[in-house]
Amino acid sequence: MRWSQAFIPTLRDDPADAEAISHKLLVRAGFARQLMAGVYSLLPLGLRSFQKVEKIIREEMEGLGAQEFSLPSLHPKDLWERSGRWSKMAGEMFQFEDRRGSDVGLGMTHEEVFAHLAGELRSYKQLPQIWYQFQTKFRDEPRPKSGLLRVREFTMKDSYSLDVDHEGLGQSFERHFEAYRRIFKRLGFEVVAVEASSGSMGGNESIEFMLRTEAGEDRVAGCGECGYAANLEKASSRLPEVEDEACEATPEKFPTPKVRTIDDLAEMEGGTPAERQIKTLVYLMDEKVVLVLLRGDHLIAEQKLIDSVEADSIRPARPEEIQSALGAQPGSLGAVGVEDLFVIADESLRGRRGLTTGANEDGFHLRGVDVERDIPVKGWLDLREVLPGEGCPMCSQPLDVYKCLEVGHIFKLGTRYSEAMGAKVLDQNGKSVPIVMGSYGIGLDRNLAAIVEANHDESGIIWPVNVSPFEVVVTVLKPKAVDCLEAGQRLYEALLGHGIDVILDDRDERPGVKFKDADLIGIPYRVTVGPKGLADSVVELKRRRDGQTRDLEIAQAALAIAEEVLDERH
RNA sequence: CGGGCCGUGGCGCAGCUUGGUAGCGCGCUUGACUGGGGGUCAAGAGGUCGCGGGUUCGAAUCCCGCCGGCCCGACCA
Repeated sequence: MRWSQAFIPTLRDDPADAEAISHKLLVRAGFARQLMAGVYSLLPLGLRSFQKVEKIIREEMEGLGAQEFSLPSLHPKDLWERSGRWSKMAGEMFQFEDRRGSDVGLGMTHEEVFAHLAGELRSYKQLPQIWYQFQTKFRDEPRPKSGLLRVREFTMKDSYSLDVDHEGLGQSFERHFEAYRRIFKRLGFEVVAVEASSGSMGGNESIEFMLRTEAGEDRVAGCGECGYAANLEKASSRLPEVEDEACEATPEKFPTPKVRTIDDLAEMEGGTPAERQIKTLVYLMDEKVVLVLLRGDHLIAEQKLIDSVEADSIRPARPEEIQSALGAQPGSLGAVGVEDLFVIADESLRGRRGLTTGANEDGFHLRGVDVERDIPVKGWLDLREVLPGEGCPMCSQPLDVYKCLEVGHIFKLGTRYSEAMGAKVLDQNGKSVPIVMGSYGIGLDRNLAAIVEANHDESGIIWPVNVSPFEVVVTVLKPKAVDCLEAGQRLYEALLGHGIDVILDDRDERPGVKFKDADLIGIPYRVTVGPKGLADSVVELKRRRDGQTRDLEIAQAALAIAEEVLDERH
């Protein structure tokens, strides 16, 4: 490729509406352009890197013996109704009617369609299978953001394992786990594998692969000691034992005018510290009012609540709903003596006494509450969000909490989809059993951006050789001088001959412009061909990563460069 | 969905308070000088000021409505 003929629209300034580093750099360096919120066009450079990401993932999937498919984006409602996800996903799925009035949706994931195809499997002898595809997914995200990190239309590699039993699933899952580790390593960044919530995918076990970065939207609790790591949506921790003193036989009501929050009550004269208060949250689960109790200084991890109760819809109650259920406003809510509502409490409240909580009467609280004695708790669950410094659930050492970007997610699905779609095989005993499935996803666009998040400096992107749009740029400093241009062209062609992805910067620009562009785009190796070097029959090789430079005899340059580049491909 | 900010040549911005010929930097075109880290000079091209309505002799500017984008939160494989 000759730069003078290429469409590489680099920009001097950061785009005004970009916040994330990968967003700024991918736009500035001419890899991507925004079309609308959460929808991006990939430009030629972007596509080149994208295809290299795709190639790496494909190689690893083929290494698992997986078979590539291509499934449609347009799905019939019927299929999604069978899994129960048509209405469950209604908020996030693009759903509309075709001209005949039939409901169709754009696929946001493909469990349904793959399970439907798996219905043609007849015997355990055909298993295990791993099926995969690269496919455009559509998700009507409530808030797309951060450039390519969170978008509404994107390409995902999704794969699905089909096994006759859970033991087989365990092996398929493990093999995917290892393949994913190799993929991220080849893409050029380190990941942490963390326990995660399975969310609307279902199943009982899932692992997210996380890149540690401030640009991420997830938070992970991790233990530096034993390696435990879990998404805050799932993480648990150990708390120090709390010794409560014995309290009166019955709670005592006392006036708390102007107290609206936990902090207010902690600070008021004769108040109670937050860890001795009970926080009462009101939720509607399938439109039934449920009280959720936590320690005053704890936050709810809503996903943990969603994951641990059987309900299709869960949402916080509105003020008027709270008023009519409890007769008081937030600030004075409590569960003491509440017999007609379902009450769930966080484990950390078990056995606690002498606590303070709202009296369900505006401006009044109760003190001397013994949770198990005074509150009809119907379910004890782990619901609180882990805070930094709390004890690791495995080894009790203090936990760290840090931000992460989810770059891959693998799920043990079980038989949810196969049962819904009727995907069954006969096992060794001639008995019909549902296929046990796993599903495994990597978003390519997001990973492209993740590479940039993990590999850049103040001058621009620093692509790992594996995923760089070009591996080498031959920068001709004085293309108007015939000897310079010809020397550059010969080197360029020699590198092509060695199978190197090389671009010839033959533009009639000043050197600084070309150097800045090469750095911004992040091409790993730059060879400078200029009059000064040519006078001594040398060219200069510069490595983007560390700025290291060395002169090479022009006659040996192509081979030396090719060897170095090839050595870094993996 | 709540809160905040913002839409003016390709990019980044000023102008709006107080209505009166649409401006700056970068980029782009042509030419000259230049040439090892975004150079200089000269001459140019390029704008329905997001859209619609209203007020006014006159609207980028004031008013109303809508659309779009970004950020925070809610939400989210």
